[in-house]
Amino acid sequence: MSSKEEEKPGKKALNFIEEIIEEDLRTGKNEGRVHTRFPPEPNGYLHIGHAKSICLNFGLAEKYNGLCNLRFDDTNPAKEEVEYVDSILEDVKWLGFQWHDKPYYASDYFDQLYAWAVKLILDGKAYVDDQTAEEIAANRGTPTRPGNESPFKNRSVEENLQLFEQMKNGEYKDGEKVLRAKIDMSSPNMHLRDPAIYRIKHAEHHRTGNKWCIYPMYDFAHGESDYLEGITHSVCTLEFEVHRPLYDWFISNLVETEYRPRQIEFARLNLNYTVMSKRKLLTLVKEKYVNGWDDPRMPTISGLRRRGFSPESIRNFAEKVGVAKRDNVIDVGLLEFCVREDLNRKVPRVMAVLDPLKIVIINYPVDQVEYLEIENNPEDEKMGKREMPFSREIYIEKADFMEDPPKKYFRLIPGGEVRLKAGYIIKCENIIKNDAADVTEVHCSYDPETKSGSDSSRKVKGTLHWVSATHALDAEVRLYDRLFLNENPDDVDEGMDYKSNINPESLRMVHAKVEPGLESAQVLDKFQFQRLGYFCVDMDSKPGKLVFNRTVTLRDSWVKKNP
RNA sequence: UGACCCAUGGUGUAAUUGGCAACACGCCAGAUUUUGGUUCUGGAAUUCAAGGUUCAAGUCCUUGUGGGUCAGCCA
Repeated sequence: MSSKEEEKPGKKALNFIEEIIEEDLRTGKNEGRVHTRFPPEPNGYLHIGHAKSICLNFGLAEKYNGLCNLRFDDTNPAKEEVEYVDSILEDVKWLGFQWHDKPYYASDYFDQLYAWAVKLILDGKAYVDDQTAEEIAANRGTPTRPGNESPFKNRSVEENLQLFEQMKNGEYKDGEKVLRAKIDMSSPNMHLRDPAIYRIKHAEHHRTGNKWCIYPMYDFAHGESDYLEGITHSVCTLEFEVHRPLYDWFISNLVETEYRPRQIEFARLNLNYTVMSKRKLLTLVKEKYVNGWDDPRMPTISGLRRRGFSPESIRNFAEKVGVAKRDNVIDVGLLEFCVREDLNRKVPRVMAVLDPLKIVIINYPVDQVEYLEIENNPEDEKMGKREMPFSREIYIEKADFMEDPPKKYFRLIPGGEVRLKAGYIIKCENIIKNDAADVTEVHCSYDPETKSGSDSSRKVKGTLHWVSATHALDAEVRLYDRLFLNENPDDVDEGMDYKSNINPESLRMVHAKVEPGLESAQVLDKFQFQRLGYFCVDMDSKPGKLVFNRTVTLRDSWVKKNP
């Protein structure tokens, strides 16, 4: 080992947010407190991109002995539902994070926010505008041209106060009036051109019911909520970078303390072969391209959970993708690597045949059954052993027999030998075909001297998985593939959209034969189907009617070379 | 002809803050293997461009180029 390596014992590089935090800690900012928050809007299910943000925010709090709030950003009753609140709570918990205290809600601050809006009016920093949404948009100008002042900008404080009160009391219809901050219509930053802070919405809110018919806008609610909760580092995605001056403006004009939460932006996660926007995911659900938010093909946390991903694998993935400010597209291969890595050492191996071909062992006694001992996980001796019934008729994969094999194919071929995992070496003696010349059965002989564990010196190149035909259980297995054909689902021809890129074969169902020990498998139990991949018991599974989802295949250097 | 942000192997992220460009995934080759898995060994592949400062630039300066965000009464 070089001296250089000894100097830095495994010290991991900091990401830019950790650097900011450590600098704040060094200078004694916020009395050394670190308090983050994860602020989802309950208008959809959480996805893997949110998982990155959850891991970041909760991880930062953990690392610096701080706190992390879970706060629902529920300021738009038109889009928000308790179903989403419940799923978010469940997903964050499942990922393994503990929020500080209790779930927080921006809606808990509606009274305070209203009072602050009144304060802005009193200070001459906000006004009620009667213009329509279209007029306001037209007068906002463009990024390269300044906007025009609203004709209502110079109303008196008294009039504004009265109008705002009337808005609150329900005297106007949706869109009739809006409260705007008085900032700068010619600012090069569009967000500073008198942004709306309160709008009228006669809608029932999932928590405040019909108490309010006016609701604060995101910009007015978010930073203030951070302030009220004592957040020190308010981490959000890049598109809010332009909002930061407004975030700071509100707090500066509302309170006089020295304490200020600081907004920091990072690049959101993008994954290839999938979509991540809530709007698109909602469409896939609503238009039935998938079977719900938790469809195992969805990049949602609930979808990944049902697919068989472990929380650890997702947290590890979030760690591996890193945190920075440049746009990125992560290869799903990395996500797949993370599950395999985790499941490889944790889950038991089991035998399942997805596409059965019957093998008759012609020199094996007709009614004999013997129980073969097999390890549950070669990576972990502590996981023990189990017994599997072996008999005269067994199933192997159709793909494990070829009459006319390519070079380097070392599975079963006419006259050839293979080992049955944990069992005997068998030799192909005879092939049975139907009228269509399909192979329907293969007759083999076995060598009783080669039982697994005996010190037979015979070696064969191939080892196959198998199940005893009379003992095997039937199971439905759902084989998933990527939801989209194109690496970038939005890469489409004129007039088409991402839906035209959906992979028609993203779900394939097969009837499999699995080893009898699987009878008692419970929903969400995970296994490695020997030589095939990792599988998970689906929630549709019932005693007597097993259903498995394929989480991911094993790496396969054979198909890679022989596509 | 605006403001702001970003640019390092195929992908993502580092580089002790001006000192030998590395880590992970992927890819290729080999070894091991009763999973064509796992594990192990080796290999190919990187600083957007041009100038400047400096003994020394991925890092600092200038000018370009390319990409992204912003014109909801969404978040």
